[in-house]
Amino acid sequence: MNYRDTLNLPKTNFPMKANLKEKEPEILKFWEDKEIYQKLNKLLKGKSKYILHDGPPYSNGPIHLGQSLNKILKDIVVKYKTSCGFYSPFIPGWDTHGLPNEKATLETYKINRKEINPVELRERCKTSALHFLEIQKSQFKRLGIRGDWEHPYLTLNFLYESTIIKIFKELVKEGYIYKRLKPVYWCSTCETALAEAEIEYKEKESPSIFVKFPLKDSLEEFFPKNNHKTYVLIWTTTPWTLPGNVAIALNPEAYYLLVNDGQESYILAEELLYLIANEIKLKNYEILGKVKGKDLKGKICKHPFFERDSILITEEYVTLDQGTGCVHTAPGLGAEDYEAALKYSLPVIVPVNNQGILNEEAGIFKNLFYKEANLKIIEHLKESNLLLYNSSITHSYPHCWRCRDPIIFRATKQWFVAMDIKKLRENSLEQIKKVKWIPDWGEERIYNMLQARPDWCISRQRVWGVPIPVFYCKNCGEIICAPDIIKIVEDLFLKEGADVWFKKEAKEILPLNFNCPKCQKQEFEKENNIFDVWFESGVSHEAVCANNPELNWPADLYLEGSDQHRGWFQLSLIPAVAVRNKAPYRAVLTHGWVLDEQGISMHKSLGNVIDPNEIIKEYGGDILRLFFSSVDYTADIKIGKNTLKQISENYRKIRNTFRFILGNLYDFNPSRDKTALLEDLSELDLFILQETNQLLKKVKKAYDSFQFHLVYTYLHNFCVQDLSSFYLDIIKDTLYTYSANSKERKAVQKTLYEMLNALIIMFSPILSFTMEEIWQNLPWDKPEESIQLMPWPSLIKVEFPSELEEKWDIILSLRSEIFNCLEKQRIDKIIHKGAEAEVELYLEPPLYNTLRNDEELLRRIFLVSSVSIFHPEVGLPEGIVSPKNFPKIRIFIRKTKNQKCQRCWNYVKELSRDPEFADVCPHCGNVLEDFKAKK
RNA sequence: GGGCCUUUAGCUCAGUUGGUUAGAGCGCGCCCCUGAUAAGGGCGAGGUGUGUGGUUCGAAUCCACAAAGGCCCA
Repeated sequence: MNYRDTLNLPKTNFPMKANLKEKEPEILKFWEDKEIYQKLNKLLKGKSKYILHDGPPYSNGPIHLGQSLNKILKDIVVKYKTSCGFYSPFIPGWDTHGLPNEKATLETYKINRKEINPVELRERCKTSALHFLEIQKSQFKRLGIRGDWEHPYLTLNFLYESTIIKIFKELVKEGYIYKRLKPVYWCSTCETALAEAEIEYKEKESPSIFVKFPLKDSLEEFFPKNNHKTYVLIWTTTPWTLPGNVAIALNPEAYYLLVNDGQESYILAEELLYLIANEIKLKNYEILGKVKGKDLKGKICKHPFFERDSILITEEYVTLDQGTGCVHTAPGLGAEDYEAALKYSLPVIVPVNNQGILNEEAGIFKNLFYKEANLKIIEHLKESNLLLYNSSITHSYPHCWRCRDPIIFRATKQWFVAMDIKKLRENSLEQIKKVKWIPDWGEERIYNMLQARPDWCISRQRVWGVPIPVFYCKNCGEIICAPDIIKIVEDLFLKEGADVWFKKEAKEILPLNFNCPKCQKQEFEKENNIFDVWFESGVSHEAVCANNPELNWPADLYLEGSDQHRGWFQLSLIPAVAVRNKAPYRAVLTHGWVLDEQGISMHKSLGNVIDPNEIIKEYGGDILRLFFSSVDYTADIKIGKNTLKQISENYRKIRNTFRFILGNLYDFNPSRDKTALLEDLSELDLFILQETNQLLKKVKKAYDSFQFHLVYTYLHNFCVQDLSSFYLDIIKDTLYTYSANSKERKAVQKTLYEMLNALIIMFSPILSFTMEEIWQNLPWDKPEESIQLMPWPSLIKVEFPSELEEKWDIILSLRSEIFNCLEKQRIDKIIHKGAEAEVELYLEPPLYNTLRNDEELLRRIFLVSSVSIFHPEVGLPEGIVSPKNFPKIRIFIRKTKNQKCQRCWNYVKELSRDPEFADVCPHCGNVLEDFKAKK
């Protein structure tokens, strides 16, 4: 007889090979067709909310791994919270406006932005943004991210655009908004401001001149020996900026020398003396003294060609790697110079117009293009004997991305949010403390940044965005920036969107007969600046969380990469504190960056970029999800071939564990077998269920604290150690060889059933696809059509007597020791497998008493032919060993002389007496009788 | 140059308030099984805890400095 056919071997349609590439899209379709997201929200509506507010990615290309990590972490949080019974809708969002899209659109269509109609350009930008949005949407969905993909929030939605205006209005009302000069990159050819992203560095030849600034103040206190005319020596490569000079910056801690060349004396940095002397071929000089930079602070020089002072200031940014250590400072023409001007209340002079032509501020150099001005100024300096040396230099210099011409720095009027009006900064810092930062160092990071940040420049000289709703009187230049006027724009945008600003004239937007409050005239023009995109995304908590009654303000959680401490976290906080005096989030969780296998960040130029879509194609979404769950995301994450291979192996192990459980429940009926079985559970079953309960607690705690890598570790270890190599290995015998409906087998199935229910839900926030696939392969009537609708499992209602805990600790340790001994026997070729071994244990009391009645239990657990327990007094056999850690335990192993049952493959003392089944053990004999009877 | 962070076996992670030979899992090597089978089981080898110095009777754990890497700035 072929006994194999009499066994209850596993049966399941759940395949060993995952084939996620094909399976996952089917599951996605299933979720979509069954409207699982919608059903969940319906189910949980009215329950307490948990709102994770999605930070909007920028829609200008396919997703990258960092975004995959971000959305997967969010998905894990939302799915976990949902299973815990929270109403947790997820509204994905996109940042659709902004420079990158505008720039790409201009490049793609080879558009000259001065020629194209802004409305048309905006139309094209919108098309491009929506195009990439759709690509990203499908890619995010493919990762298994659950959310309201049909109704995402877009910063170009009318309601959103209108909310941007509304918040601006509130800020104006509170007095936070002001306009002032600020240097920006400026292309005089394109006559436009440029953003950082539009700058390209190229080699350029520039003048290199050393200019003498005559000192007006005496330095006798420092250099009593000096009786020569004295100058501060500066070095510059942009002579044309000298008309903007108002100061000379020194390094406060550096030493400055007074150097005399026989006729004149110069102030210059000690460290640079040799370099300068070499450069300008200064040979016979004398050092007349030395002074610290900070001692010279406040001394006054004369401007080299204007009747104006140039004051000596000290700035940390002054370096001593080139020049003279005395830095020509023109606040209207340089960023650092400008910062210094704010600090020292220096005038900001902008002696150059849009075309790069010097204006009246440049006096005699007026009407010269700045390059010509260079020459004239050098000439003028030479004539007035203030030029010490003149040559040229080739250096890396910023150029315009479009026309390739060198750019200049030029201060233009910009709009700002004032950080120190009405204690905005102080209040923001205060609110930060009330937020839970995960990990906690996030608080310090954002605190330091916010503390040191300058006022927020919210204006951009662009088209693709939301316009700043301000008007100017054509007659007197009065700025119309009033809440009631802004409200009109707000309402208009809600109805028609921001495009209307570019379509209509000022008078069409303003109220009928609106007069300039200053001059009473009626001619106005619109502001042509738009908002910084950070201002747009910074008000998402208003536009999304506050506007949507399904959500909450503040949100429960923001979850983004750690770069957002400066970005979204901070720029959301500022408007929220300004308007509501409260942070827009209760908690902020940050994750690190995804790096390549060597720990180097991914760059196109390095060629080490890994495309998430490739990972999905090769491995599947669940592999990527599992990987991201397995790592400590608070630090940076290294990913590469090896890590992915490893996680795939671990995935397979998990999958096979489930497959085994599933396969052995093919004839289990939970509704019929549910309660009756609890009392039939063996001590082993109770033990593993107790372990499962411990696991449930640990995993829940890990999820609650967002430590998904612990969730992963606990679950994986449970599958591998507690199940695969322990419990499942032991119960195979019962499952396969006992009568299908025996209470022992049903008890084991009940145990498997309980564990499966717990495990599948614990895993489902992470392995969403695979758990759904398992759910669909359950061999009984499912309580819900999708695993995603299932609530977090409560603890399994079993009691494992606490007095057994110690005993089971010993059993487990013993098992390990016995396996060790068995291995030695196997190496010595005495046995091939444990089933051929007989184990004798010589135990001292009290252990002897604890285990003496458990020989059969131990035999099963140790997977051997027999276990016999002896008191050591009976005498110890030769060759007995004692484990290192258990000197009171002695183990003796011998090869069994028992006969192998041809059905259950156990080695038994006696085979069946039934002549029909003479080659099987008595137990199998009975099972076979039963089997026969049923047939 | 500044702020914040990371650095424990090839890989991913644990390591309670500083206290005995630093733990898992994977991978690797060897072996067993062939009724989870492109599966399953066992055993084993892997770590000068990034480095240097210090505090301490004692440090992966506290302090300082350094190196490599990351994010954000300058």
